[in-house]
Amino acid sequence: MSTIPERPSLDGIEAVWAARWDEDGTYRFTPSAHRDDVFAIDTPPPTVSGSIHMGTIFGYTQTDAIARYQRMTGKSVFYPIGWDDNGLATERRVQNFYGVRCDPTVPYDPDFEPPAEPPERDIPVSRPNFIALCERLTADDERVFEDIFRRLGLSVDWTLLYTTVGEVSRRTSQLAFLHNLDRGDAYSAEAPTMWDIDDRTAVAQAEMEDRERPGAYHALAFHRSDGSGDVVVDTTRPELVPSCVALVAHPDDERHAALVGTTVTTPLFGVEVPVVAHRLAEPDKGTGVAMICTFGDTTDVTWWRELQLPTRALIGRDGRFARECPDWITSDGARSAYAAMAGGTVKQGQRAIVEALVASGELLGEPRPLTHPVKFYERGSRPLEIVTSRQWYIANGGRDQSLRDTFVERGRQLAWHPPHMRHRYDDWVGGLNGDWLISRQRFFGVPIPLWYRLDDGGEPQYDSPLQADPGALPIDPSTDAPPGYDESQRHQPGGFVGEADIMDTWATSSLTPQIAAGWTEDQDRFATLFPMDLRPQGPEIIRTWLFSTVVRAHFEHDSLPWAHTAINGWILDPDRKKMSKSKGNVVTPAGLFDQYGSDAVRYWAASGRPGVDTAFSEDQMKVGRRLAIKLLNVTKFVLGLAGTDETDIDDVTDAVDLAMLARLDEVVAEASQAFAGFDYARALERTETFFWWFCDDYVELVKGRAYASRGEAAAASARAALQHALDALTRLLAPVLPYATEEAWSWWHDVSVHSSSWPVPIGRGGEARMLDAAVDVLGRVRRAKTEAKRSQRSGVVRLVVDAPDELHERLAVARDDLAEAGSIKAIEVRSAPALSIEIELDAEPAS
RNA sequence: GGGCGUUUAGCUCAGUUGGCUAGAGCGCUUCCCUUACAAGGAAGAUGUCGGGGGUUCGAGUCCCUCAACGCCCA
Repeated sequence: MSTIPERPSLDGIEAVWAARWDEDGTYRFTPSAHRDDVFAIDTPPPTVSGSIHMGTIFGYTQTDAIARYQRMTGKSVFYPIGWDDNGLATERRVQNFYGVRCDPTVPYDPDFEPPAEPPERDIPVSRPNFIALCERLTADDERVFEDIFRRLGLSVDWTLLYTTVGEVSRRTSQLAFLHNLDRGDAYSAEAPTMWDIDDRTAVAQAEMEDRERPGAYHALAFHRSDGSGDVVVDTTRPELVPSCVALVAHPDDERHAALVGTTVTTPLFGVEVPVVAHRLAEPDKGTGVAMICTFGDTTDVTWWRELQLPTRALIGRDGRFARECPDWITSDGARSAYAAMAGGTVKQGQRAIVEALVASGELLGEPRPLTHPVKFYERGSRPLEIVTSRQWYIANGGRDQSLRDTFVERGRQLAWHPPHMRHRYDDWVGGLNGDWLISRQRFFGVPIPLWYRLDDGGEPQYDSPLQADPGALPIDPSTDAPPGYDESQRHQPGGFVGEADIMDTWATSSLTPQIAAGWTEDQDRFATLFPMDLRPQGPEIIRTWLFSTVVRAHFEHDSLPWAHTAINGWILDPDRKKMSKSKGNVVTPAGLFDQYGSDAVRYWAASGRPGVDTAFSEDQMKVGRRLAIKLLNVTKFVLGLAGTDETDIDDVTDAVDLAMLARLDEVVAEASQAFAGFDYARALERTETFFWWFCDDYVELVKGRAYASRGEAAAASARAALQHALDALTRLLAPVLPYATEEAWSWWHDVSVHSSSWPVPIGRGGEARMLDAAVDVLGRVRRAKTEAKRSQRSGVVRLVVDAPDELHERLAVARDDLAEAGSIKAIEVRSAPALSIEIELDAEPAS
């Protein structure tokens, strides 16, 4: 117990209590034998990218409030924290921060040290050097994040810390993948894939987004093979003419019916291609005839697959046209046309081909500008290309209707908070158009734990990969040899080659419940934690993180990974725009903590209702700060009267006090119900409203009596009621204001408020509405004094209350308290249909 | 083009099964150094509850429709 300060203050309390909680292990998970006694949270591991976003503060605070409530109800709360350091986001940051780029052909340099300032041109470094830099920078970033999260007062158990590239994560990720492979959920295939030409990696459907981009329709003349004229095709990508494999029209489009089944030759290149019909051709787009190329967009892939067209791909992994002229281009003129674009970028190719088409007269009219949606990698800066490559996939229902139905059903079994967020899941699962691509041609991530046999000719045998020994995980196939082989056989005919790809971040973070709960480390513990209770997260990653976690748990455990998911809203800036780094309207939390205090920032976050977009509001933080200060002050006041020893609730006998306690019971019940349903905002609002009523009205009403103006028994009733209410209010506010409540609580308790029990209604039988009339009258008296420009302390000679008869008894009960609170010498109550007062103030005191 | 959400005071938002004379906080205005609190307290003004139609004794609340904004998907 600490002493009550002369002037209560929030200053400096964060450092004190954060250190104490850590020392005392206040939030340490205590394993429980029974699953029912545990509340397990699958905390989102934030991407540690250097700076922390207010949206993170917002969502994590909301989850923390729920965790604190659950802990106070007696649950053993499993609240881990992880850092998502794995993946391309980290690679990008390392490249920019140090001015390096990973080049696996560069030999390892054990003494490599990046320059102090990033150089103008990126330094190529070996893969091990690059990974070492990734580890170094993420370690720094993680310290910054930890400081902020600790200051925010998250009640996570820091001993449960994991990282998505750490050993446990790698073991979990690799083991789950091998199980997927054994069951047939995972497979590799050589197929056209969305490809980012800057990052040089395949990307998944969930990571793509459409962006409106300017383009232009080019009208190209294809020539009928029978010499009967031209077919005009509008295309935005004329540079793909050398990759053209067919023209396509809609089967119901009568304008082109005669054309289907014939062949045409392509402009410039003179390659003969068929004209085919397919339902995806859009009659009202351009001339209604489209060029099918391998591959310009995802529709091309569909046509290519369904119509079994040949492959004439020319754009390589670097986004450039093949240097060699392909063999399907044969004539000398055609070959020299191709030579003008060979080795060029897509833009250069387009320029070259348009020039040639103008010269040949096969470009009809001027290009017509338009804007149209183009597919981008969500972190990318140039449009995605489609490149054929061997990749690993995990089935997700995108190619299997019954599996898709299974996942929709899983979504129904999950309790969504708020419920309408489920639609986003349903829409996503319903719109999948392929399996989940998990391999990435990158460097910093969990390696795919496989090798391939090399045949006598040195060719890899992809159909029968060599699997790692599950007991040896995690492994790195680029440095470890497969079971039954030794390192000398690497790259040798008859030997093996390691899988070079790593898994995408989501392929590991889809296993956070398994990673955090110790699936590979401690089966008993895992059994008491899984499936978890709650997955809190943002709405934008329902299609990635939430869905992929459901997929992995379904395959591995035939269950949902958690019973509930709570989806938080966006943070909007004051102009109601979504706050995001790309918009440059981001505010960082550290300054806000300094200015308003952590509790105030938390108050703002907890005021945002579940799933509702919320404006960033410093005003709201000021309100939270005021609430926190008020709690300190009223605690000082109540303890000054009632003492720090526990009072006897049986001393509460006055009907005024019992009425307040009855109202408190209602609030406790409402707040509990709201918290149990994950609605921290409603719980806060109800508690706060009562708290201010308690301070402004009840305390003012009973203050005089509590000072023993009317004897010890009357005072004891008020003091016990004040202390009991303060006790409950402090606990009700603890989930949102952990610092202020702990500070105030510490003045009269030895044990943390966060280890204390959640309040329950005490049922002393008071009448909750009893005080309304007296408080109403008190308000009218205050108004009269204010209007007379008198101090609230000024006296009242006589007060006449006109009130309906049914209020008379209630007013009588509170009469003496009212008289003291208003410094009223005489109160008279008369019958009237509605409440009103007549008031006679003391004569102006001589000044 | 489809889906979801939002629309209540100048601003940010409550308003749970239809019963409201529509609330809170911020901001604004006035007053008060009152021994818990001046990083405070007391009080005041402000609304065709997005538009239109319907159900009902009664609609901010239910139904239909339109509009604006946001997000997701195509």
